[in-house]
Amino acid sequence: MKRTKIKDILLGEKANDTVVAKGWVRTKRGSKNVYFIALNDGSTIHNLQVVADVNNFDESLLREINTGAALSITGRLTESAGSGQNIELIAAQIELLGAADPEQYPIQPKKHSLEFLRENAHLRFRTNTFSAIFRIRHAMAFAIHKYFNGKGFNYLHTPIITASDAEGAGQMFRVSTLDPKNPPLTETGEIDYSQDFFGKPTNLTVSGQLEGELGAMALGEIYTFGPTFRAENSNTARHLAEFWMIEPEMAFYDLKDNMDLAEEFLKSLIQYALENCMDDLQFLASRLQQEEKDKPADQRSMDLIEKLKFVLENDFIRITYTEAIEILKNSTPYKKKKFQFPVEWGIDLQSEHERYLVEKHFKCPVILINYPKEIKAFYMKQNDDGKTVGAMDVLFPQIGEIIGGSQREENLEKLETRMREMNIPVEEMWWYLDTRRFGSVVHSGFGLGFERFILFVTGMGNIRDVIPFARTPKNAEF
RNA sequence: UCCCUAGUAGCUCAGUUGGUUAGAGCGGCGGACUGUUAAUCCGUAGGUCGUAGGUUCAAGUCCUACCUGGGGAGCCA
Repeated sequence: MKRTKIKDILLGEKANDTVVAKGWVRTKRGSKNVYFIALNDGSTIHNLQVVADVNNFDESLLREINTGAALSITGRLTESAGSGQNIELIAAQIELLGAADPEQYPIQPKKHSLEFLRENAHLRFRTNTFSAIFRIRHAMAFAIHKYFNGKGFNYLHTPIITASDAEGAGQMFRVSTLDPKNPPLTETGEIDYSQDFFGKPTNLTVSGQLEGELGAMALGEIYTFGPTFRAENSNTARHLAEFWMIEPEMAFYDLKDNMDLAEEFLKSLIQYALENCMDDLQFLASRLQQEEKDKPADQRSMDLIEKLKFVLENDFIRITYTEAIEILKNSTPYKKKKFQFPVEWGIDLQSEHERYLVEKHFKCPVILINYPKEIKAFYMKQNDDGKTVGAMDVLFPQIGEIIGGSQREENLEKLETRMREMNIPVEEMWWYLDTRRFGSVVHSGFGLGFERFILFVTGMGNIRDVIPFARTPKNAEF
């Protein structure tokens, strides 16, 4: 007989049917006459209550039904005699698919710390919290493709291995097949990369943007969605060495079009989550509430689902960098010298400044545009004022920068000049510059940190908890 | 990488100004009881106190280094 997923069983349409359910035991409550088994198969946050009459089963089998064990249960669905669930499965046959020694199985039917579960990342999928997170993560990945596909964007697979070190987005991981103990050397004693696999030094990508632009300049609109690698020694709850990034790149889009897309895109994802992940969101929301109930009322954050609806229903605030500096200079913390870092036109905004704008001043997602050119990348559109570039950062409460993007400089001369000023090797970038040489057009794009977005949707606080197996400095377990 | 902080039983933590045989709750195991809801009740086992040095008559407790986790900062998505 074919297995029925617990999600489908709980819909309640199969009352009185005989079904086969397979899954893992969450808890078991036993007594002399009857056992109650909470069975979960990952298809939903909810468990199926299995009722087993002790007299119908071998004692040795019942002893093996422990938290973590895998079971296949055949039985009849009935209306539940107890409260707490509508439907339950009266077991006729129980097959032990895989035992789990209760003395050794680390996941107990109790609340574990996120730190402990992080160290048991291979088993944390079996908890309510993490199964909810990763179902939502999947839904968001799917919604991203759905959104872009619906708008006629092409999913472009930009390379993971790149020989370009000019992206300027941080330290890179080397990729090499040379013998690290005994690499071939040139006459001058340098490592001879001409003998390496690609005949030159190569790295893992820090961004698919430059290649993405090449695609956009023919296909019109593209997006990438793939792994990204940064070898920065970043030890924060917002950084990973290996993370997933979504990078749309659009021909004929100016900065305003870019902002409109970013806002519509984020809102469409949130809407998809609200429409398709309500069970999991509700679980995470109540979990957050539990966690925060000890905090003083003014420090508690907004209910997760309220927060998502708020972002969905309100326009993002759009201001220029220059306006942001003005607001900060007129702010109470500035006047009371509460900011640790100076506020001056030309400096990059610090976390404390971004948080003030988003969490205190506007209490809303904010899009900051037109940053000083000195603090932004070479490829950004140079504005007519000669001082700023058409950059765009989307700032979210708690998370900070969730999107970084810009209109791109399409003028060959201006771009080359800027590259020389910033010591970017112009000759090596001939392929990038060819797009400006031949049929150059206004275009724009941005990068969305997938995990940072998942942090926001799930309400989690640490980025290591929204990726299955986190890669961070000194940690590549699993 | 910098600042702060923590590392004691499988998990979450307590351990007083350094002073005999290191405690609790949960989980495990044994039993009792019950259409139960992370059940309840009784009993029981379980710890080279992160690692390596040092101070001291005496170190879980003090000092140093290192490792790992957490909070904050920088870099950024």
